[in-house]
Amino acid sequence: MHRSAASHEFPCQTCAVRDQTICAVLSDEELREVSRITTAVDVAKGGIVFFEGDENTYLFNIVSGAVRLSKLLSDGRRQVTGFLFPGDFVGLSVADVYAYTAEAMSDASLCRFNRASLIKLLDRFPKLEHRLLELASNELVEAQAHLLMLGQKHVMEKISSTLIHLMRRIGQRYDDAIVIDLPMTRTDLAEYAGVTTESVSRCFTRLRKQSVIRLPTVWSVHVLREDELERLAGN
Amino acid sequence: MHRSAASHEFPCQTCAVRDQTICAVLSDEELREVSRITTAVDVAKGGIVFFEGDENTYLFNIVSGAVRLSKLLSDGRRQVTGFLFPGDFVGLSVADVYAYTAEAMSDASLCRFNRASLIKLLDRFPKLEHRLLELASNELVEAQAHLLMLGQKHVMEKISSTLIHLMRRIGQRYDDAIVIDLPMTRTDLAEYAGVTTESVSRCFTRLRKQSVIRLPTVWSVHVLREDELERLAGN
DNA sequence: CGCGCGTTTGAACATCTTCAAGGCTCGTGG
DNA sequence: CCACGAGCCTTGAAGATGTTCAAACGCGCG
Repeated sequence: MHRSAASHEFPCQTCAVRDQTICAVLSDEELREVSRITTAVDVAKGGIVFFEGDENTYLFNIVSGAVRLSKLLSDGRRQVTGFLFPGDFVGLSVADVYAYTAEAMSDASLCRFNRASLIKLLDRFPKLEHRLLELASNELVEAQAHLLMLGQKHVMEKISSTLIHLMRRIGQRYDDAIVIDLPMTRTDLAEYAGVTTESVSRCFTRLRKQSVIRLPTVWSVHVLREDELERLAGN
Repeated sequence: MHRSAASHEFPCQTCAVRDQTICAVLSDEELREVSRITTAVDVAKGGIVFFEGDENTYLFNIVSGAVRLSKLLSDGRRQVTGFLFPGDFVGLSVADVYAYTAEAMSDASLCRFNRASLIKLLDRFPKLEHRLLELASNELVEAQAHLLMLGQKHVMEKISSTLIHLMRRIGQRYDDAIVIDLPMTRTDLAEYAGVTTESVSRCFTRLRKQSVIRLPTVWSVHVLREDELERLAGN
């Protein structure tokens, strides 16, 4: 887990997500170089990381906190395309503008990469480009599962699927339940699942009454029957 | 457009999509090497290229014809995640199984790459890996637009968006209209847009009655008023 | 020419949304 | 420390959009 400072100190050495995301494939020596093009950035809850359409000058690693990705329609309808957590990487694009908006759902600390500099580094570190391709491929697989959910599933299946997704990513296993601490509102969940907030609420209530989940507080979901949730998710 | 055989002949030289897809970034010399790991494959209309869950041993370039990508739910509901046309590349995945099924909507000829061999080539041709990342990024942007459509748009907006998408990809501009020759059924379109075939039909009829499109045959859409279609698509 | 598949159209129906109101929670300020 | 207010969540009832079910049509192919 922890690495002792070999020679000179550099910021990435103490990074909490050092062994995840794109940096995982780099040696200490290489990481030292990458650290030169990064800046630590803090974003307060509700703050904007970048807007859809903004010039793509930075890429980000989530170090702590949670980030919401979304796309807007002109009349205000919003689709949340993804929830990001520590270790996730965001901003990858071949176009020179961001294709979606990124906002902090909780206070978050990010590691900001200069895009032009990172692209230059790719020539010298093919491993890094390989890693980016890996990440993009994984995102693609996730996006396709999301498409299936949005296009074909019923409300209850959507909410169950969404809970399973969050459970896998940020759920903490306890004796009797898997605990999900939600950093997002019901509206965020609704916009991720392509339903209304009221529908999210009603599904949560139904799941609670069926003892599939517990809701100690509004921001905490305890999954009691994973198998049943899985069944309700369709697939 | 055409290249004369410089020295020894090799299959890729006469490839119709030589200047597109992943091969576009390769020199003649490099292309010659790549050609060693490829095989020409023909798939008849309705035939399977690969199944979701199959071991991912090949990647494909569409040379001619049209291919449908889709994911299935256990009860048979299907989400079409994409339509592929000449020049498109398919099969990219970091996992060792395909995440979706690929089927030919018309007689198609494909260029098949051995995955393991291609991955080996990436080390020697970083340009190729860069190109793959570029393709994956573009697919990601497309997927996100698709998510927005499936999650937030109304039926008419979905169908209009789908038509615009097809128009941009395979539409042919004439004096008075942009002609789309549809290789897919109404069901395919429905499963792409996350609606029923009946809804597709009703939207087509409404668009026709409003003179936004013409339907000379069931398989041909003439877009008469691009701006109006754009407006109906939402965004 | 006739059969079959895919498409179109209509009418009934269901799911999910919309609209409305009330409640809970948390943060703020007295 | 408690009271108050704003924002978010929940719940109910009415309503609308899109689906389901059913039937007829039309085009292409044998």
